Amino acid sequence: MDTAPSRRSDPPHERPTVRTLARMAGVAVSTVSRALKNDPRISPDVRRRIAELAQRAGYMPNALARTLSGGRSGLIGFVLGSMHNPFYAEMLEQAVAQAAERGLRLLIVHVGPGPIEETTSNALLQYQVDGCLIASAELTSRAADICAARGVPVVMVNRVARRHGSSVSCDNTAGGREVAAFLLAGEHRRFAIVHGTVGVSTTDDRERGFCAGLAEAGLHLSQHLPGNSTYEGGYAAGCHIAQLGDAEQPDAVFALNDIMAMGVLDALRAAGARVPEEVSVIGFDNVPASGRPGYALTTLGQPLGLMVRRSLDLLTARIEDPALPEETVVLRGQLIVRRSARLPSTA
Amino acid sequence: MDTAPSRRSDPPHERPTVRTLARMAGVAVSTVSRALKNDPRISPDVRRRIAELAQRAGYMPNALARTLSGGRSGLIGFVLGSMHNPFYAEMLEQAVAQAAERGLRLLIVHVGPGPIEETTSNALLQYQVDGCLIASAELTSRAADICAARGVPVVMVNRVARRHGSSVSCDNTAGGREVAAFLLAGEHRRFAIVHGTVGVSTTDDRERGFCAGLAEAGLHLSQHLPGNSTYEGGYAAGCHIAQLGDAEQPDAVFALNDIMAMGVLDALRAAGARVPEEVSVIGFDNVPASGRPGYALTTLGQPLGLMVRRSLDLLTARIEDPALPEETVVLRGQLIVRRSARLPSTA
DNA sequence: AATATTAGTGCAAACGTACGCATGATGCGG
DNA sequence: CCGCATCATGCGTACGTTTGCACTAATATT
Repeated sequence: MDTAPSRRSDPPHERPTVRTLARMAGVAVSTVSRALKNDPRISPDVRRRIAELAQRAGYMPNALARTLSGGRSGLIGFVLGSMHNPFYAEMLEQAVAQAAERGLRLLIVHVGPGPIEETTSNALLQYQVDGCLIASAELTSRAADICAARGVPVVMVNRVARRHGSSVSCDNTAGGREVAAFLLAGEHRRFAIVHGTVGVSTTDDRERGFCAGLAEAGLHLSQHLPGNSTYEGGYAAGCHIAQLGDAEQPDAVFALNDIMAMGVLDALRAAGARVPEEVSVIGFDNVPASGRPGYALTTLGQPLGLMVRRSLDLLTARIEDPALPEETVVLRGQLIVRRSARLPSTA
Repeated sequence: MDTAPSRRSDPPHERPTVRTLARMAGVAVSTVSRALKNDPRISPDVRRRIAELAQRAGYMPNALARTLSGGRSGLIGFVLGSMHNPFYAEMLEQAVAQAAERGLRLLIVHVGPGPIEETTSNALLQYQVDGCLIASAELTSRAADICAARGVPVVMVNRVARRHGSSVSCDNTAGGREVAAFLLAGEHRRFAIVHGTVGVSTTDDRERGFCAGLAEAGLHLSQHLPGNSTYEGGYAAGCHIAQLGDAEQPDAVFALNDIMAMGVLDALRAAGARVPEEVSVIGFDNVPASGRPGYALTTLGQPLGLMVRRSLDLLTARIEDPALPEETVVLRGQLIVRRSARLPSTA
């Protein structure tokens, strides 16, 4: 009646559980459970004894069982855009590190371009994530809908919530406007925009701010090209620009994110255009690669680390108290001046 | 006695469980459970009725509870190197997509440079991962040790297992040798190597193969620089090379991975060196950015998609049958010839 | 017609943890 | 010396699912 018949093959290591420890210590499981979380009700020596025992046996609590019992999983679902955009790659690194600081783990649900599949989004719910971070530019409102319907807090990063969820983003409109102001000060007069994914608030706002800035100076866009938020898209746009006739040739190109800006730059240079003497290129994001001497991209930098921090703040707050209203945080970006755009004359 | 007193606040959505469905359908929970997985023992009409009910109620099985009962979590722990190296970024994207195809989710445990923290590696065990994929070049043997001690299958990707675990990698030695052969055929005579992280099998093997290739031709390395597996490290190495005297100046630089090679290239060009006329640069990995016109890097490409596939094959096989012996898979890389290295004379 | 088989379903235990409540053992004031 | 508060610990149940076994009723077999 005492012979626990170890269900399966024994070869590896039957993981010790609270029950195991309880048997070893000759106490009840509840005592072990409490002792391990330093419940003051358990006498100090029993606590110490059990702690040592746990240490020696290599006991690890089963987070999944704990969830079942306690309600919180400590898991955050993460939906991410294409890793070919270094902005998202770095966001991932930040998110993992900062989540770990708070004792949270990231369950990565989707990465890459393209919409999120049904089975994938279901995983979000099946694994009882406490909350969800959505940082894909693509049409992921579906994932947000699913979470919202189930009462899972959602925070959108770098993208304003269309329907549900809080969001954290850079002030894209102001950023676009600042880019416009900088280019106008540099006496540029003919402007092209290389657009990312249409219908996404992030890039739409950047364009809107930019155009508003131009409009205030009585100017407007002379070219508007698709860039698909990829390097290749940017390159294609750059090629197109390079072969425009003199009449249409812009003297400044605003690519709505850095990865496209790099493509534009490479294409223009490959076509023999001198940057920034003949044409200025300016991006958005300030990904690490923009700072490389080969690119030296002038760009509007997003405060990525802070954005991730605020996102987690919002998320944990709404996990604590689901009744909290949704919240929108907008952070100011900062223009990073490098050498891909002509500078304002130092008057 | 029948009034389920909905434990918490009701406002959001009390998620339906098998129990809920059972009550609604007027059957036992076991019937629901079986019906939902199309157990042929349940009569077709009951099955259909329950399926509809589940659909209507928006039922989602609790994967965590299932784990507790069934043993498998469907979770794979993932330890990853720095996302500043696009090689790892792309590996992540591949891994997520391919894992999803197999119904597995990635619990991302660590990303970035630096060793893995204790609390982090514990998460690996607490969340009952079925297996673990380790793709960090850093000193993560600790994570491997922990898993091995607990009987969690481990597969190392792009890195040969030192002690435990299976591994999948490119044939780095052969790759290094092939690079040497290519450069020798291009009549290069003075060779520099930019090394990554020392003590990591991956880069060590590349260097060994390269040197062996040189040795067969009676040649040897003339420079050996640290590159730290970062762009910045490569850039620094490139600067150093550029300012060497003529006597020491290499005519070929082999950077042990692409991210460093890009740094070397940018540094050499910034210093006015003509690539590949004066000096050839060759990398390893074939990350997407290497193909950009601005770099046009000749490199030894790793079959990344296949590496991830084999890794998951190995992992799932050992999850099925833990008694399986550890296995090492070595895949052949392929030289991608672009324009950063002088070509062999077309004799 | 009696029994063996099968289909369809329910019961209950198990997984590992947490926690409310009950219990036993002390200490102390009256 | 008894009753009462306090402390330390145990018991039992809950969380949501799976699964072995038992059970009933209908069908097939002899």
